[in-house]
Amino acid sequence: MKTYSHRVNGTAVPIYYPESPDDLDGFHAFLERPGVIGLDTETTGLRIFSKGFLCRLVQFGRDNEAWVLDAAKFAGIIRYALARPDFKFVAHNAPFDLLVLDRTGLAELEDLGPRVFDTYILGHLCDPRTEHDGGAGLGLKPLSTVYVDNDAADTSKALYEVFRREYKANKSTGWALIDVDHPLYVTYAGLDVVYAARLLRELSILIRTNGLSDLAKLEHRVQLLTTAQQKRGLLVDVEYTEKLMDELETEARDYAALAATYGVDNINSTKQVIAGLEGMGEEWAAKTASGNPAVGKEVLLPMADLDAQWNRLEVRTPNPLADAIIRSKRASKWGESYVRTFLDDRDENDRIHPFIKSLAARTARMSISNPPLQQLPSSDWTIRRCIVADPGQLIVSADYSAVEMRVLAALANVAGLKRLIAEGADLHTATAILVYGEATWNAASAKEQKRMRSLMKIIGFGKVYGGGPTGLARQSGLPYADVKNAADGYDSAYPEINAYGRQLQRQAAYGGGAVYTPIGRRLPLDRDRAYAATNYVVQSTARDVLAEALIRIDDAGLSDHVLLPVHDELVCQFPAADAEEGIRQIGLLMETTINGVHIASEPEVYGPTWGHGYGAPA
DNA sequence: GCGCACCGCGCG
DNA sequence: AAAGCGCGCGGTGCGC
Repeated sequence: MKTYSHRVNGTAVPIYYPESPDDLDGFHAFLERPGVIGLDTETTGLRIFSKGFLCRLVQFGRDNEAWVLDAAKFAGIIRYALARPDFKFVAHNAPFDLLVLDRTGLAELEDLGPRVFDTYILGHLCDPRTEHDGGAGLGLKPLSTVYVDNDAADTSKALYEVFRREYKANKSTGWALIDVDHPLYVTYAGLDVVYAARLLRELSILIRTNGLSDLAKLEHRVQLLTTAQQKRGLLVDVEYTEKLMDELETEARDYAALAATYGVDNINSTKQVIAGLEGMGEEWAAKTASGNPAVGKEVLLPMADLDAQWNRLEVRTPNPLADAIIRSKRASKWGESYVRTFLDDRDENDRIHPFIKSLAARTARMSISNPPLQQLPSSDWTIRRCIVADPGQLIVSADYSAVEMRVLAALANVAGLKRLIAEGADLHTATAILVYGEATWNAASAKEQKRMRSLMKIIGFGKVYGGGPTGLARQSGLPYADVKNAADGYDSAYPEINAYGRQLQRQAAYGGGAVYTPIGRRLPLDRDRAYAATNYVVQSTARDVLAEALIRIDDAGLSDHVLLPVHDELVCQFPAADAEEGIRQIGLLMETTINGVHIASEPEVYGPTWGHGYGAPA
């Protein structure tokens, strides 16, 4: 047995590293003590489902003691401890450890998952902001610093230094290379479970006293459902994906070469792009947030004449450099951010297992990474076509119809909107008629009607996002006067929306700078962006609508069909013969009513691939 | 070599 | 009166 020690908030905590079975007596005694046990794993890396992935250490800890077990040497006792139905555990970012333990055969997700608390969830409920956004932070280290020990060790940073110095490795390769009994590795591995155990104690008090216990329970259940989705993963059509990767690489290379003939050797260098375009006599006013000339697509697209800028005054010849930059950047973005990761991240069965954070954004929205499946291009089917249903099944999907507008109507109690929703009207068209008057609408040409509807849609988005006429005009490219006029009409038709925003800001002013959502979630506002209150509450409530739908779907026994949440949509799969009925059922389970407003959903059978929902040829 | 800010761009 | 919101990721450029 090796024994190390580290101070936690003033007291020395022993960290035990047993070397032979004889060393485990103390561990058995440790296990049998009452209370929740801190749990953590150290692994060869972050890609749980890649070839050669191993769990190296499994750590157990309480407030004043940690046990760090070599996962290979002590697999038997680890399995025993994790399978004991009367034991409860606490981990930070539990999905990672649950999937590690499940993948390596040390525990089963379905058995262990319901017995694990996650301090990440509790921390998020207490303050959903990262340190960067002025919050307590959401990592183990920042949370421990705030709630456990002002001098909490940054265990991973210190280890990166050891990786470099002693192993000539970096932060990603070091985890597999460091000796499994390296004293700092073992000490810091043990420290993390002590922090987790103490964090649970401290955060539980805050959760209870702030009335967040039910919400915490719900979030743990939702997290378990998304972790099961991550375990299931999605099947990649490797043959198609490899071919697409080739094509995108070629396209990116060819257009980059074309840009080089105009002196832009590196299309990703904003400096070079600015110099190249200015050298061709281009002039533009758009600036980035920090005041430099912007060369995003809002600048390049009009120059290249790739979009229909129908309000542009001057007729001009397309700029071939701008065109080449756009095309090369797009091909490399699609290739490197999406298609490449499908190939790189897949397991031995050609499945990808994206990391689904069920409680991610400061509004509680979910996020998906590695690969970022919530962000695949939707204008075009080619990327989504890489993802296919399991053999004999079809990809199906149900999404909420204008969920944020409906949530806004419900929360702000907007009489006009509520009436239109109840009537099943097309919201933007009906709003246009309301704002411009029936006579004007009827006298208008089809083109004018389309323009009025589109204005109402833009203003609606502005209401949900908190945008004013200036920004909306800039973003949409429409004349300010038209947008301002439309916004004024909108405000007269639906005065409750602005009143609701003012009410939220008053609440925040007297409520510690935070607003509260109907589910009881606390959303801190930035002092200088109080206008975001409406968006936060609406976005967050729409997220909770989806989260609660996942639970109803699970209660109905249909969870195994859910592949992914995409903010207002659930991507699922069903055996071909049941697809239509299956997604109809899920769509019905998704539907709910808030304050008399029906939150409707639309089911759709896509086909054998995800791309079939976006126009992929049958 | 690494961390970080920034830019740009994909989604809802 | 005016203010769009939330993510993840690849890339550059810079400081350490």
